Amino acid sequence: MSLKPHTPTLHDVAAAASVSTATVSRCLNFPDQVSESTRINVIRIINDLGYSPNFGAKAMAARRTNTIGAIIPTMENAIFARGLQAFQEELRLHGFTMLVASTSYCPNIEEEQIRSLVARGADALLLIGHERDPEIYRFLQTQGVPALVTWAFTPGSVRPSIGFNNRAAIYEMATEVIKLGHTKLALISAETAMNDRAKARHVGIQNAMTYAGLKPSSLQFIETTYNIEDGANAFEKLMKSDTRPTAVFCGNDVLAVGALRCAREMKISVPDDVSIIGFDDIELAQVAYPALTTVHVPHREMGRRAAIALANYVKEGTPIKAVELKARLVFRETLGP
Amino acid sequence: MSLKPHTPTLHDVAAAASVSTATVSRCLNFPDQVSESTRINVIRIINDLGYSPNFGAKAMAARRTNTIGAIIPTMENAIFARGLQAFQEELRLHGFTMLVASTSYCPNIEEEQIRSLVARGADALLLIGHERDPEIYRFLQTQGVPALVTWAFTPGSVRPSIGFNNRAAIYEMATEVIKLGHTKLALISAETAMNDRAKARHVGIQNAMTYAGLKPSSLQFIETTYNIEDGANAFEKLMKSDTRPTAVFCGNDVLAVGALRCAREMKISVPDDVSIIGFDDIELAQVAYPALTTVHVPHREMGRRAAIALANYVKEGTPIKAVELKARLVFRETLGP
DNA sequence: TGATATCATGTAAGCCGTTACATTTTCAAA
DNA sequence: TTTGAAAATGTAACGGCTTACATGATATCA
Repeated sequence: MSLKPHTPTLHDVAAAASVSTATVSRCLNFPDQVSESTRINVIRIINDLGYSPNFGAKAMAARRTNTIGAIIPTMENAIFARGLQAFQEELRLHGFTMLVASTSYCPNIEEEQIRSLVARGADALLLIGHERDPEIYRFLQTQGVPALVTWAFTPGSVRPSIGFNNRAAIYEMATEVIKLGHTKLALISAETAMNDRAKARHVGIQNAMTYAGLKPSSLQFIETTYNIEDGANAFEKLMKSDTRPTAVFCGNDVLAVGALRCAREMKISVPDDVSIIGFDDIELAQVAYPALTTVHVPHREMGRRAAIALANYVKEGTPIKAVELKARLVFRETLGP
Repeated sequence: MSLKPHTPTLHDVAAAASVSTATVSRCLNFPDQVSESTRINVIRIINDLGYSPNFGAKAMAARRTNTIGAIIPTMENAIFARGLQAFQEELRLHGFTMLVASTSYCPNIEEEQIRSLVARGADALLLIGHERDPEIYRFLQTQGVPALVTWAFTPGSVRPSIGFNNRAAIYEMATEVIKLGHTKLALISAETAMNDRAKARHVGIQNAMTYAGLKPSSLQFIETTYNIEDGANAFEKLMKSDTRPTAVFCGNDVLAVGALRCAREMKISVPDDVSIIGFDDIELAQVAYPALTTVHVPHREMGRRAAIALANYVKEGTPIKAVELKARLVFRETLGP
């Protein structure tokens, strides 16, 4: 039983400084409402005592936490790292703190995390992708916690989002790939259940195929979890099938790098024997060998904009407006004719 | 401005169910102290109302948060990701929630984050490495918040730690490298100020050199921040110097991969012209081409053990005892004679 | 049947800050 | 000096929950 040594409270400080708790509170929150002499004295005592305000009490009294929660699928790789970093940095400029939680791509855990962050008093939430149990949106509604969706932009969606059009981006890429002469395509995707981004990417490729006169049903499609290892396994399966594709799209760069590793192990030359296309353009993509052709996602811009929108909404009530950012194709070395 | 719709409270639930707040509270925390009929009724109303307990209020009343904070240098790459993941999973099994914060390797931000997590009521803290302003340890002391150090193990340290001996691990690796005939060594390190791990790794290599009869002062030493780009830059500098080393140690795999990329760009063959050695053995190391020779850190084991130790300490008061884990050398393709 | 143990529930005192409002002090202008 | 506005400080209610303790209801046993 870790018997805590009595942690100093506002009261203790007030008593030691012979002022009221209100004055101490003001020293901390509105220093210029307090005379210099008192302030100096109080601050000294705060330091002496090692006082640190209790967040919970503060939140309860102030009915604000200046905290914004971000819930992302994973922290195991860098997919969301850069965007989140930018989000946090910008938030900080506006006086907010970020709280992160990850879900391992699992809707139940996501729900749990959302509830947890709301309970913790998050003033607003950043979410990835639109699709989730409507119950959750209702919950957020009754709790009065605004949520902003990123990493996706669906024109005409009810909920504001700041992101890019996954379908359009991959459509563009697929069109290029087809133009290079590829007709046997494959997609190694994340699980599409409750993942509108993965779905959109799937549809995007199929659209491009249709447009080019290819049968969309001929797209080989593998769903898997998002690890390097998974990418390698899926790729191996593809290469061993009797209808070996000549271009393999991957749901993200992590899968693509796994595929690349597998190709190396199987002595399959990339891009001579098969082309591999990633998604996200994380640092990994440049370091991979051969360097990955991929879709560049505007990570930092997305994070920054989301932070600004949320901060302004919480502080001023400025309505959040949806913003569509552009994803860009990056041609490096893994795509060939 | 966001005028919150009145969020339901315990009171509201109690009123709607015609019981006291105490009963509702018990339904949530000690279900078996309540008769089944009341419980069912109360639970139903909780759901109807979309009630969610206020974390701050709860923490304040219970004087416990079941939250453990983890403060790591960065989330931008996978260095700490796996360990943290294991930490979180294990914590969850014990009924705790993890709160993460990152510092960008900056002592000031670290201090801020520590204060923030303590204010948020973290029952305990996980920290990386020993070295920090003594003031901080004093603060944690007066706040009664236990802290466990990981990613390092310094025999005979005052503070308990669960980790591995950085110095010994790299010493072993350096010895192998020297045995292969390398005499011109270099180290691309993180900044060593306030970073005992980086320091230990530096010393470890020097020790090995001394032991092998090499002048430790001949070790070329570059300090830099921890990005792929930085690794590439440092490596380039090394290769352009007039005393080109034949083996380059890197503070971690991220730097090593940067070095690798640079070598490729400069048409320097690895390991024929120069050997590159990483540290950490994150997934990146296997994917790199050529695959990285590195020091394998027992990420998951470290995270798991730390979680168990902390959970038991908070719950039962079981004293935390230091554990030394072994780091293992992994020889892949970037080390040659 | 009365005494007693057990179970279910209620009462109300905190926990630690913030802040509207009240009160006191300070100081410049009349 | 007097006076009144502005500045500094104090008072105390409130926020949402837990929990020690008190009370009331039921079951148990002699």
